[in-house]
Amino acid sequence: MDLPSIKVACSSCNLRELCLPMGLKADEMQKLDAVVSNRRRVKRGEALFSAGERFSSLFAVRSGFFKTRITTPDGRDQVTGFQMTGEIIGLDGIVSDQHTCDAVALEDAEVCVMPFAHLEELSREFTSLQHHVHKIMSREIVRDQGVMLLLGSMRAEERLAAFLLNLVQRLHARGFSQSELVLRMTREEIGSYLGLKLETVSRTFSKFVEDGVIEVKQRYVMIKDTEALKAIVNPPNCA
Amino acid sequence: MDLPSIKVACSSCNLRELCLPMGLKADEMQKLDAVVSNRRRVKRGEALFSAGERFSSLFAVRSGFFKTRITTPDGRDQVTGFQMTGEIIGLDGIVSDQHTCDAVALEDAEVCVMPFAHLEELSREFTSLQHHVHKIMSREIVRDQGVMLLLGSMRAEERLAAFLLNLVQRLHARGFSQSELVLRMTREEIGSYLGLKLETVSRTFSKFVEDGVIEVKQRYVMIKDTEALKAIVNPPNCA
DNA sequence: GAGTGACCTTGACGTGCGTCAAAGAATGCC
DNA sequence: GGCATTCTTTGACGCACGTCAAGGTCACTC
Repeated sequence: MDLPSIKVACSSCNLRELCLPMGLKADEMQKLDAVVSNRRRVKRGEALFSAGERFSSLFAVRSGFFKTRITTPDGRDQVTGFQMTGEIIGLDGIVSDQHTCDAVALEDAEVCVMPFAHLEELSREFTSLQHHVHKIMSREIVRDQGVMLLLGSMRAEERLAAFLLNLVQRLHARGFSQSELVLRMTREEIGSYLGLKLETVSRTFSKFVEDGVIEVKQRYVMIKDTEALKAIVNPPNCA
Repeated sequence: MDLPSIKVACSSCNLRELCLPMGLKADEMQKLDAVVSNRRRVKRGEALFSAGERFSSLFAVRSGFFKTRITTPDGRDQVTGFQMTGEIIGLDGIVSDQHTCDAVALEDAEVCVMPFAHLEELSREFTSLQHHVHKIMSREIVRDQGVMLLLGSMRAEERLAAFLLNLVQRLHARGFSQSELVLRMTREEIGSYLGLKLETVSRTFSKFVEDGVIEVKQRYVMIKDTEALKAIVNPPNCA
């Protein structure tokens, strides 16, 4: 569902310090308003785009929560990331002009549509925008390599602890609590992201509760001992 | 060791169809020659750059073979990729102006140094170069997500089969055999990349040899049955 | 050509996580 | 409000891969 009628403006968006326009000057931001052509609503469970579809735009999450996932021919799939407000989705599509993953809304969401050709044009004009686009792509590369580390060399408890710390840190940057969060994804989706089965995710949550590190009530999680979680991710004894 | 004296020119480089200048017009390529300021030799075992060092340039592998790896405070490390001729190293450094991984030469190597500020400048001039830089970064993102799939949901045999197929495919694109290769990395490095221990890598090689899928003599590998390897990666029965 | 060190292979055994199964809790639908 | 569906938890058990250990091969050095 497209919403071309809604007036869209980065320059007056309360997410501008998190999102693409981060660090742009006022006049540059106004030019960016022209790139962000419109918004699009995506209902919970619906795909913003799917693998194989033609790539034309990047999307900035304005509200809601997404997962991206890739699927193999034989039906296995892997969640490659969770995206929240202000984060950019669709970078995977640039290389081959078509998307290689699915982006699915985990709750009703709204995104700003940024036609990539337009963005490239404008970033030839503004050094600052150009540089920012490069940084966003580089950040994604660094993030992905962090996930490789997690998947390649951490045990279940370490993975889940790192996941929770990452989520809460990103939420905190958006003005939410440092110690409480509501998961927008199922245990199975967490497991897919972390390379674990849902039962292992569930058991590991239970283990953390037993140890008094967190409290869990379904999707609600309260972190009671952040330092303990950090210690689980980075065992302090082997330094 | 810098080699400013060597005359460097993308426009006369025999790798230009694999490397950054891919798809540029002749006059554009000549301008790119000015960006590729010089070359640098890296001896086997030495680092091209290390995590924490200031980022200033991307590097194109001209000869030799690299691995990139990240290291945690507690000493674990994860190989995040292997780079061969024509591939670009250093994209991780853009986001925070410093490198987040180490790039180590697995054999004596030579790279073209491309100061990133210069590259950004030129890609404001040429749409084609700009777009190509975006594609290179996007390709890295897609590659990383493929590794996530591998690490998150494949078993040891599937991982190693996928790894071998990927290597041989990239080598083939560089004019080498589709069925023979010489590994430039140890079993341990393969294991780190694939999220396995070196013994498991060794055992899995042995298994493939028993099954008649490959022949192995130390670092030399001959693929006797490519289809079998593909079938291992994508089990055909669950389609 | 003997010695040294890095790398690789193989075996025996242990364990962390997957698999299978069942039941409980929450949510949505009519 | 009751039923269906989806999600979660927990237990019992099995297996793929990790761990530990010993020995083999190769390349380099003196």
